[in-house]
Amino acid sequence: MKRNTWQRTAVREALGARDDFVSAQQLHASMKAGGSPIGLATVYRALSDLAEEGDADALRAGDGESRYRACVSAGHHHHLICRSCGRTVEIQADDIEHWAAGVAAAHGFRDPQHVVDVFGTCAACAEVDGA
Amino acid sequence: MKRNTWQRTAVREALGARDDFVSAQQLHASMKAGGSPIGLATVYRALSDLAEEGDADALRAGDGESRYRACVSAGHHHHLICRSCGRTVEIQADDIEHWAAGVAAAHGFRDPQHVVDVFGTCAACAEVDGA
DNA sequence: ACCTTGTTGAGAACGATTCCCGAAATCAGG
DNA sequence: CCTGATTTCGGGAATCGTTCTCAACAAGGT
Ligand SMILES: [Zn+2]
Ligand SMILES: [Zn+2]
Ligand SMILES: [Zn+2]
Ligand SMILES: [Zn+2]
Repeated sequence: MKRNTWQRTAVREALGARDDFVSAQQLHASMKAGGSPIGLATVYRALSDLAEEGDADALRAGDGESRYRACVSAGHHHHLICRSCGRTVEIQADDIEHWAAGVAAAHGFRDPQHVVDVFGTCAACAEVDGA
Repeated sequence: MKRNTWQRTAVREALGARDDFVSAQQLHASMKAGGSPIGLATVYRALSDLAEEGDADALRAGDGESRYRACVSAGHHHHLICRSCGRTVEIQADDIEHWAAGVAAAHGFRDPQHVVDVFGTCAACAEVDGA
């Protein structure tokens, strides 16, 4: 049975307080900085639980580090992420879902899953760079 | 200037001899097994060069390991990958390209890139599981 | 052949994540 | 409110993929 500990709640809240993707280590550091005595391993466990339950989005960045973000919209969706500041927009596109399912089916693949992420430089960051 | 060493050629050929995604370590092991004295670091370097030049596809799996595959079709494309045996189908879908570009533009994001991969269990593997 | 300079490779270093395991906490049941 | 069974915690060690270091080496131009 799954128990409710203040640690899990704390991670959930700490993650919810941010609106961009953070790594487990970053989150742990900021929680510690805020006075919480929570352990790093626990943050890892809580985050992977949240991701499994669909309450958080997981994202594997190019540097081999997993980043997490509290889910804003319910249900399946994708992300448009600023590669510079991490600002994130949630995207829902049924076309993509159908396309992915269709591609899998067309080649006889079962239980299709898909990874769809769009990266770019957001307007704010583009301005800073250009300035 | 970029030099041509037998090591780079060997990696290119070893990768081309396979038709699924392999990790740097797997490729290194199989090259060693085949009698090559090539070093692990060199395989890593060669693979990341190949990926940069667009001669190989790179893919970050869920376990945090990078896998590579010789590019069959030229130009930009995506993959449909069997999560069990690694069998891979290259996919080209202009719809997706347009959609990704459109999503980025609609939110003011510049220099869009995207990650689009579809995973599933191929017919052969589904049969084995079911049997 | 000779020199310049990019490349190699063994092992050390690194960094993110997971494992270990004794201690502490949760919660159902009494 | 106790109690006991069982889960979770957490600090540090272990793991594991990848990158770095640096002395020896080799590709190519002249
Ligand atoms: Zn930005
Ligand atoms: Zn989707
Ligand atoms: Zn398969
Ligand atoms: Zn594409």
